[in-house]
Amino acid sequence: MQDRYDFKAIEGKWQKIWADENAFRTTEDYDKKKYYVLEMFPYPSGKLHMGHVRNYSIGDVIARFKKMDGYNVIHPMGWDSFGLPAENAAIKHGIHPFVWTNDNINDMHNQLNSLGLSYDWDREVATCKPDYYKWMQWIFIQFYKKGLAYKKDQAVNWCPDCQTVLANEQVVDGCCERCKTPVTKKYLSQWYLKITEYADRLLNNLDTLPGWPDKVKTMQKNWIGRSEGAEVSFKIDGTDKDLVVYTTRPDTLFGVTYMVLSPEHPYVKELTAGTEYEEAVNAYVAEAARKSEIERTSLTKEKTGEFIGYYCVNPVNGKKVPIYISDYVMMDYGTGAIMAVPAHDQRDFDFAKVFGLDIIPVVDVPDVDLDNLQEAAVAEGTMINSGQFTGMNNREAIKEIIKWLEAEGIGKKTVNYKLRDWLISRQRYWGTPIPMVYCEECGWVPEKEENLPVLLPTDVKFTGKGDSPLTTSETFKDTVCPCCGKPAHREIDTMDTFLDSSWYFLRYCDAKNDKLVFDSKKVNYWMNVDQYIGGVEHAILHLMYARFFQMVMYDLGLCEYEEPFKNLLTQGMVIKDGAKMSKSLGNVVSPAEIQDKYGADTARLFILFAAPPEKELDWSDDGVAGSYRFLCRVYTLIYDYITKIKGDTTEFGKIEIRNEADKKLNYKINATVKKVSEDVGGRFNFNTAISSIMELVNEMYKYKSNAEMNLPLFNDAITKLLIVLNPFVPHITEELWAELGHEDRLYQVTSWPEFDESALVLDEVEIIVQINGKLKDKLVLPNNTDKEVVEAAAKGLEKIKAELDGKELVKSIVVPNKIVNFVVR
RNA sequence: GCCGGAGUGACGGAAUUGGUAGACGUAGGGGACUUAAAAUCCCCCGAUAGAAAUAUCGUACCGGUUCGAGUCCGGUCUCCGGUACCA
Repeated sequence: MQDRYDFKAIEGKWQKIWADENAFRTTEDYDKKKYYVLEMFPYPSGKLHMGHVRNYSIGDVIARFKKMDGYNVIHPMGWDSFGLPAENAAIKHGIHPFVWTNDNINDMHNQLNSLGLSYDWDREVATCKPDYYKWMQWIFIQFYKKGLAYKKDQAVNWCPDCQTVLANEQVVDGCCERCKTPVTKKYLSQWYLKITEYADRLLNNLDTLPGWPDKVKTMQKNWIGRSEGAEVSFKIDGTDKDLVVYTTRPDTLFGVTYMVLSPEHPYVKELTAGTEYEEAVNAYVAEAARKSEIERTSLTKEKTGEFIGYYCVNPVNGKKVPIYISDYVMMDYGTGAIMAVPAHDQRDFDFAKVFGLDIIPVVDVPDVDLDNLQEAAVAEGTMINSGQFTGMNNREAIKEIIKWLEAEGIGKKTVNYKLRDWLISRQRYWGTPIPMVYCEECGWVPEKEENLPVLLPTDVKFTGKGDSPLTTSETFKDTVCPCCGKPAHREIDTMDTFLDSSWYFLRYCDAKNDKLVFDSKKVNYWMNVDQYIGGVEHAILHLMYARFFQMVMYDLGLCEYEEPFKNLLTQGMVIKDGAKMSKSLGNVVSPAEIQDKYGADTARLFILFAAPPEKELDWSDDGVAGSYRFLCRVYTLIYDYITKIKGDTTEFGKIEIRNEADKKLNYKINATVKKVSEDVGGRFNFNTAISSIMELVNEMYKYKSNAEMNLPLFNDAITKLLIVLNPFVPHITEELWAELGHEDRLYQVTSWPEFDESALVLDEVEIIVQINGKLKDKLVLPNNTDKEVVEAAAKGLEKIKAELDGKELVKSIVVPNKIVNFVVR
């Protein structure tokens, strides 16, 4: 046996053995309890960073622990391999995206293996491969058949410099992520998925997910943005048109002093065409369209607008109020038009101040001077100036006014969401082709399922300019209509890559199936994901899309769970010197560099030890060295045991506790097993689990040098130490396990140690003695000593005697085995 | 602005139901071993006063509940994250 910890040799040796033995392959065993551990699969950029290492180390500890704890564990890995970087590499360097991506996948696969992660590689998927995107297309067609996919014209994010549509996630603070140009809007015909139809379910089901962080649930709740209110119809004076507005404050209907349309509202053109207002209004509309997203949504900006020459009639009091257009009203929320109540809405108040419009209070809010409003009064209050509703509490009035509107047929109760339908078209090459065909006769028709996959053509030019790259293919666009057989053409946009990642966890359950998207029996066995782990940056997008997909799959009868992820752990960022690791800051520490210097086990151990998983992790080079030192200590301890203590012993016999030192060590062994079981199995506090193992090792060193060796006991300590340490640092523990002469592999051990509760019962306990809640002295007494005896013993202490002398003892509190508190005056 | 979360030694962090604040690790100090250094091992390490025993203070700040508060309640400040003209 090597006398020093040669991590390079050890890690290389075991990685090869695990690969040769296909050590982490799992199969369905329908009688066995399963556990699904999933880490968010990476985009194959080519290089693993510390965030990945953290993510996968957390998952690996859980997977290895659950396996040892007797579960049938599925722990898969794959590649979210469609996306922009591959295409940019093609534009820049002329490498085909497929080649670039494949090389990266191979590199990263090796990097993952070099960390000793326990993946079942037989289940590997790559979203850019036809055997995956074939089923992506199949799913899209199911959505289409269910009426959940549709095409429509709408304004989308457009980067004028890159000449392309951008995904929402590529718009950062209103600017293009690549070239920093402010993003504008452009009208394009695009495919959408009807996620809004699932808004209520997506919202309500959040309550069925106690294993999700509240933070993420709140973020989704806000994103869905449900609000209750009413639609109210206003007659436009001198026309036969009605203007419908949405409001959450129907109680303020009597305070309406003007109306506002969004500049994009269809009525704007219709009403102003040929009037004296047309020119000014058109100029305003053009200006609004020209404005970037940041300019338009800037809060500090003064309100602007134009009168369009028409008036509405307020249905509650017959009052005529002017109609304006303003860019503070958005076309894509509510009805694109509002009733303005400046007395009770700050934006309306600001607008009214600029245009000199009336401000009429209709809710008397306590402690507000209604005759001299400095800002909108938004709080609760009593209705005034509101006809039959005057005198009511305004919350009450909301319900009553809605009732009245419905009875009169001029309004109705309405629920609105901020959530929009999901725009999934991309003018990109490197994504799943949308399997739809346009026929002059039949319109949009899905490709026949037997013709799937619709393959990505290879004869495409990558320029980064102009239309979708697929238009440059000679072979792709022209086809025949799946319906009538006449010449037709294919959709040339590809799918948002977020679709690919919305169901990959289902495909893992049956990754090789070429007949079906997956076998429902397998999916129903493995799903849902027991523990999902990933960065909080996916809190809304990916985690909501995946929930949406799962619900649709459920509705299609493909699986029996409505929610994909039972428990969610959002790991914190890895930072250094107070900032996120980034090239521009020059504070990047590469995993390869650490693995080279200290090994994968050290990297894993440090990253799990330095902070609890959901917190930010502050990278410290000294801290890494400390973790390495600990592993050297473990190695040396067991090396000494094997070479100097154990000798040729193979049968250890029954453990007998002979003395205090034995008892202390036995206590520590059991306390450590208990602590690690709870911290890893329950609350995922790996940092405290590791610290307790460090304490055990410290204790074992002390025992080894000071106590008379009890070989069976010490052997028990060694065995359990290796088992509880294994999920964190699999290589060194596997090596030492083999050196100890075990025939089986440590990764095959499926009996997590039990702890002996009786070993944790101490003969004597330390009891704290307080005067008025302040620690004064300590007392050592037999376990479970009677209250009276404890109190008497405490009173007998010299210090306590002195403290009590001459004072009145008001009360004594005795908490068995813990504390005595004397209250004195 | 609104919605979350967090403030504990020099630093990362412990303290799981209200019961010894600072486990474990890092940095620092001292010692052993060594010709020396590294490595390793041992001891000390919240602040103030004191030679020490010890005393007082101490978990962002102010107040409250309690025999007892890092932990519970009310208020304030700071930092971080999300979101934002959503009617």
